[in-house]
Amino acid sequence: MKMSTRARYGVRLMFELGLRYGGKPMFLKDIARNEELSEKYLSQLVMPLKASGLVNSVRGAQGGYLLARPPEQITVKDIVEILEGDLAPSDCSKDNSLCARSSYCITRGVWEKLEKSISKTLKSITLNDLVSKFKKEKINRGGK
Amino acid sequence: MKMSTRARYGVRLMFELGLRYGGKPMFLKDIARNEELSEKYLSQLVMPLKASGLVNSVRGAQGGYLLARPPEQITVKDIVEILEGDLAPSDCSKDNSLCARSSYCITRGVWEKLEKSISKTLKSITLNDLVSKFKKEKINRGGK
DNA sequence: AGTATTACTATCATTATAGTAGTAATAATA
DNA sequence: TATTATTACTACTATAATGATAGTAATACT
Ligand code: FES
Ligand code: FES
Repeated sequence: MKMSTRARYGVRLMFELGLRYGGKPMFLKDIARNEELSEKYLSQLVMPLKASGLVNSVRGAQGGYLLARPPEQITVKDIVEILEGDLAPSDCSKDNSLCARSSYCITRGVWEKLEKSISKTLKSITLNDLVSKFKKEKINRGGK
Repeated sequence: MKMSTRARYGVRLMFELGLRYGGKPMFLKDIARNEELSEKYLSQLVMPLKASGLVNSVRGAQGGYLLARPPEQITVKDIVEILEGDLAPSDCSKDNSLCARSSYCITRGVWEKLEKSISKTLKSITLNDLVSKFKKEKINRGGK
């Protein structure tokens, strides 16, 4: 049950954009430096986020990325679903046609419950929660 | 966030043993037939379950496997933890030494919350819950 | 024109997953 | 005692997913 790096890095990327919200677009380079991640890899993650309408971009020099909505309107679930696919722990539970046993399989209910619980938890955390927590803790990570 | 087949098949295996609880040991062959799974693959899953004390075995002809505890004392979490490793969605959250950023990383809290929620959900379901539901629904799947 | 940035595509190495296969050990039973 | 049915254990393999790197094209500011 590991969350992929795609999803985890994606949340960190979005957190950085949340921190910057209201200001100028942010360079991928700066996000990569702050989060100690590969800029090239991040560039792959930010594309689906843009395609899904969570992020806007500005091309060319002095361009960058910025949130398309206020951070309180973006949940971790939004991000994870885009980068991870869906949240179902088993394909059986999302579509009856995917598993011949689904009509009489008892364990299926387990994965459905689990999915709901995961979904609820991730939905309950917004980017703004992360940003506020960060500011509250006055975390100093150097840099400008 | 897919659950591995190891964990999912393991739950089904344990469900079969739960259904049989109180009776004679059950052949892996019969579990495999009922659940439409490979007997050889199941034999790999049942070993760690035995090593962890959830299952007992009887060797030789007329042998088989049986639950080591009553089904109401075995949770899905017990099974998944054995076959899947731990439930942490990110290694960061289980041990500070695993991630240099852990002392100041905000997103870490997300995965910790998620782990707790997953853990709570899986812990809330016992084998007996599955067995009772099965019997209540009087599901007919043929065979003896 | 030059430079900084996003956008896009291709490729690759590593690991994890899922499963197969075969043999040895054990014990009931004929 | 020989046979057979079963668990126990180990090794192997094919495929897919993951996590990344690299390079080029497009865009727009200075
Ligand atoms: S629904 Fe697919 S195996 Fe249970
Ligand atoms: S704690 Fe490891 S990246 Fe956040």
